[in-house]
Amino acid sequence: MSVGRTTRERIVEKADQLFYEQGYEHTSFADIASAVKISRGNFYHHFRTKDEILDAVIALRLENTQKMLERWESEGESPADCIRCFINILIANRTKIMAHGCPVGTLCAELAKLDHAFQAKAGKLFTLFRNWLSRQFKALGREVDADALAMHLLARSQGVAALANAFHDETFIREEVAQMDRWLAGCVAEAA
Amino acid sequence: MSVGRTTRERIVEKADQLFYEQGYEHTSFADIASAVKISRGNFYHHFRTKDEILDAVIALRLENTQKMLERWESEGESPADCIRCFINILIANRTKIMAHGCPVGTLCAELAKLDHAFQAKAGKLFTLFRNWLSRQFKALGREVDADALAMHLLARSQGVAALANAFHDETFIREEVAQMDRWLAGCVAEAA
DNA sequence: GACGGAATAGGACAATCGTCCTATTGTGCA
DNA sequence: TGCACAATAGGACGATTGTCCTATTCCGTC
Repeated sequence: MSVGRTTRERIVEKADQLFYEQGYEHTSFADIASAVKISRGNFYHHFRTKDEILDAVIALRLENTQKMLERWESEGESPADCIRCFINILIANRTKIMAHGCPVGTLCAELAKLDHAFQAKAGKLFTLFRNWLSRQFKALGREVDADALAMHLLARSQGVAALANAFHDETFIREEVAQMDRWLAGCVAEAA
Repeated sequence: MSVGRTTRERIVEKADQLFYEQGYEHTSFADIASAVKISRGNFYHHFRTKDEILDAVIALRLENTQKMLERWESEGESPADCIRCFINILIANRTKIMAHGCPVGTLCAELAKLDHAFQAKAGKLFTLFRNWLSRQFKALGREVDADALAMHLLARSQGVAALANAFHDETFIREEVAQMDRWLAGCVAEAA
């Protein structure tokens, strides 16, 4: 895993991982360089400031998220299936979520604390999910309140990730996911 | 505001505020000392390590939270009223939440990233809310699933805080709060 | 009024931070 | 082969970090 082709790609992938596990500010140039097994001088050749790495990491996450959403859409047979894919990432990534929270939510929260210029860029990760979910709910027949439903589901999963991280409770995740599935079924029924 | 009696109290209050606004790691000894208008030497006389300040801040938050919950319980006429008080902090603190997120959630998330020894201590803040909410739901007649309902509501409010912070959207907060109120009414009806 | 400890101030410490510079090596193109 | 440039290494920089030390001031108690 994480054996990118170019050195630059390997840096971004490691930075992505470390930013997720340790946070942006708590991860230093030295941390990333030693993880990629290159010198700091070499590192500086690829990224001149820490903001540049953050920018590349956010871009990578946007790209990967976009791909994931497209995959869900091509695999899922119905809009409801697609939404279920979203709900299920809580279970698929439960171990990492319990250890480090949601990658999107924790990054946005940290950048907000730092009052960082890239808050908006990181926020686009949320927007990606939001618009995609909104599209699914529209396809489901909920044109009027699609965006509200998308935001609601997004918030639910954020909350579950936050508490799962704080309590390290896998059962709680599964219960809430089951509840979200029932909620979704209710949405489908209402639309029909 | 924040004009504590002793110097130690003033330090803890300012640290509490700065940890919330800027995050724990991003707040330095110098930040707090200059905010309290004392020298770093004096600061060190009261707190020898950063962990000691964090410990005091968490203790202060636990104390204030406990008081707030007791106040809600004495003011609210019914368990449902008490739970509504909890839901309404999202609106009462909306400005700060949109700027810095939930004080409890963001602290726990940050300490998880740092793999900090006080993760469990900060988690007690969540436990305080959890047990209190659980008690309210029990008093409401939901003995069996009281804890699950408490966790569910806690997660909902965490998710709303996270997204409100990311999107700086006050309307979203109000919509979700209204929705939680309806959900609570449904809980009450189910119990009867 | 004298004394002792708390409170305060200011500076020093090593370590680490992000950043930058220079020197060397590797590599594709003329 | 020779040359230009990317890639890499290693060190140096000023600033900031948490921590610690010493000197001075304040204040309650004998």
